[in-house]
Amino acid sequence: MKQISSRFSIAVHILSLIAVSSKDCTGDYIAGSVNTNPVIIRRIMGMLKKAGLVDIRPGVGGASLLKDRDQITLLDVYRAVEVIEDGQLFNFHDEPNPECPVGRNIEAALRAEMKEAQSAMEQRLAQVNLSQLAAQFV
Amino acid sequence: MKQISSRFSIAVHILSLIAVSSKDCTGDYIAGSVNTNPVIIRRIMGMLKKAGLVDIRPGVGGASLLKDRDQITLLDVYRAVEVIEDGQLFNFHDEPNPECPVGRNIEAALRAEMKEAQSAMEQRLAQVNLSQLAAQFV
DNA sequence: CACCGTTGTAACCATTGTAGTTACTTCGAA
DNA sequence: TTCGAAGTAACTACAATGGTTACAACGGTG
Repeated sequence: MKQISSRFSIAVHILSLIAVSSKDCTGDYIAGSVNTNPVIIRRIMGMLKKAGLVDIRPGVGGASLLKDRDQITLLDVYRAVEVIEDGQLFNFHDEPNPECPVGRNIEAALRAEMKEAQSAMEQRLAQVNLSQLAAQFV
Repeated sequence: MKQISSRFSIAVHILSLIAVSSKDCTGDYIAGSVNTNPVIIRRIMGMLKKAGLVDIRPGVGGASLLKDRDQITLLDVYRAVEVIEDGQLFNFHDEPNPECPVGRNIEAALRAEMKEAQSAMEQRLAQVNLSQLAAQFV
């Protein structure tokens, strides 16, 4: 199956680095810790910036958190990098046959359940913030 | 973002059809209700068969449930068609730098949270069975 | 001002998962 | 034996992903 993109884990890695590190976190430095290409880091940091989670200093370099460590949850990070409409984690097949009672009615029923399941996952992500996560490895 | 495959919604559609319908459900008939190619249906039904959810009669045609309607949950269906290892809904980026304290320790901490989030979603799916779903459109 | 490291992007590529299609074989009852 | 159905292999088109190169824009420092 297609997994949820590693953008999420990389984003959490980036934010953890910024939160923990005292030195200036440049894209290249972060790329070294994540072990990937600096452009990947810049792309993801751009998303985090757009989401209002970090401030990035162009030219001089370096980034800092715009919220307190315990005000940034994994759900915030997830939402910042997994650009996903509304409640669309699950894909629903297109246009079931309206002539069939099942085809006509299953979409509403199943979509509701999908939304609940997605919500359950997201609420679990919302329970953990950067502080709690960082506490496990400082 | 890449969504969870429509195999899941199609599989639920298929099972609902079999559960509700009195007539023989052939692949072509189901394909008509789902509104897709019969081969897609056969592929997914093969997964459902392998998971022990349905019995398919080759040659003569038609399928039937191998469990009671209220013994088949959405999680069972999900597991049958989303061939996903263990608890790997989330992808974790490869080999963070072990030289860095964050890179060295974030994987275990984050993987644990990912697993919890995935589990929360799956437990929600486990709460709904085919009977409950079908009750919404019979 | 010129330099230089950093950020911000655009463009491109290889890989992979998905959905669909055609074509063919195998099955099993009439 | 026939015929409709299941089972599958092979192929295509498309999109997301992760990575790479290249280059422009930024902003302190000498």
